[in-house]
Amino acid sequence: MKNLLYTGKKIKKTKARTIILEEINKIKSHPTAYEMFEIVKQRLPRVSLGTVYRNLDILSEHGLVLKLKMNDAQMHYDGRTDEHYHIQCVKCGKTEDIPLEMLKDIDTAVRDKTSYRILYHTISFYGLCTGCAEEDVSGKGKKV
Amino acid sequence: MKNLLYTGKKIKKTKARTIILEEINKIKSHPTAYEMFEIVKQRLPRVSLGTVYRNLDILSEHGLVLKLKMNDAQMHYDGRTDEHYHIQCVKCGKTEDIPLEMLKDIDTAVRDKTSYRILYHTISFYGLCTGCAEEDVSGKGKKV
DNA sequence: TCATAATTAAGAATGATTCCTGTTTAAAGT
DNA sequence: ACTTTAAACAGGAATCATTCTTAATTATGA
Ligand SMILES: [Mn+2]
Ligand SMILES: [Mn+2]
Ligand SMILES: [Zn+2]
Ligand SMILES: [Zn+2]
Repeated sequence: MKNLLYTGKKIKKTKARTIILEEINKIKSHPTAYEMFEIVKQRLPRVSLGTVYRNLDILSEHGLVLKLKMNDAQMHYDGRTDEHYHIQCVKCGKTEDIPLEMLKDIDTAVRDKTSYRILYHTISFYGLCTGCAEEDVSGKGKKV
Repeated sequence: MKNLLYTGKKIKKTKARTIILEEINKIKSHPTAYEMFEIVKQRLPRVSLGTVYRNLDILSEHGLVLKLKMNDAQMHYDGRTDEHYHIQCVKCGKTEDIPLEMLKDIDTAVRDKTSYRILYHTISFYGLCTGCAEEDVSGKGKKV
């Protein structure tokens, strides 16, 4: 009963794992595995990208990190683990939390309309962040 | 003014493109590019996978097909082009339409709580289809 | 301290998608 | 119908995020 250090479930507390969890909890952004790799490298220079991928997966399986699929090529990870929704800027890719209460009733609504056993749902919003919306006005017609 | 054949926008009506659109409109499923490739090959045996990818993209840019990102590795395409939500079985990957009215009010709700210019949102449900839910009960503990 | 199962670094492999190149074709004008 | 030409095509190479393999290291619990 020594290693219930993260959750109460059996998970080894390694140097890489600890640093990854500490660092993702420091930031409010939603980094990709590669971005986490760059951050973690500063404290653990010999860490490998594979280790970052593997640990982010393990941590998300244990509910210590969320794994998000948005409309870009890479997965994003989130140290905030309570259910919440996200918005992504279609121009710069910045991903942020949405202060919208969980719509728990829609699972029930859908349950009544399908034969599926609903487990969860995701909602993602897409739009332009303030910075990108401004560029869009001033730079009309330009192709950046 | 001869080739406004699909949308009113300039798009060449080629053999591959026409068959792809016809075939995706025949089915109510949400095929991947490769699944469409297999279907199209039956009518156009020399078609290439690249052509299927390119045309599905072009058709979706023109609003004739929807391109969906669910929680599996491949993109899915949808011949039904009115906005609607989807559910995917977490076990077999089957993707189906949800008979839930569009939640247009949540875009407005989010607009008031963020600085983003909201363009659209996506909602996806995940769960077990009837077949997979049954297996889950009878085959408890088994690893298929 | 010791045994051992989990973890790691490094790099190879995978798989979906996109890109490249030389050839073919659809559409527009004659 | 004939010509022109930009768009589309097939085939295959390239890309890129992610996963896998392997031999060496390390955390844990006895
Ligand atoms: Mn978040
Ligand atoms: Mn659909
Ligand atoms: Zn932006
Ligand atoms: Zn199923």
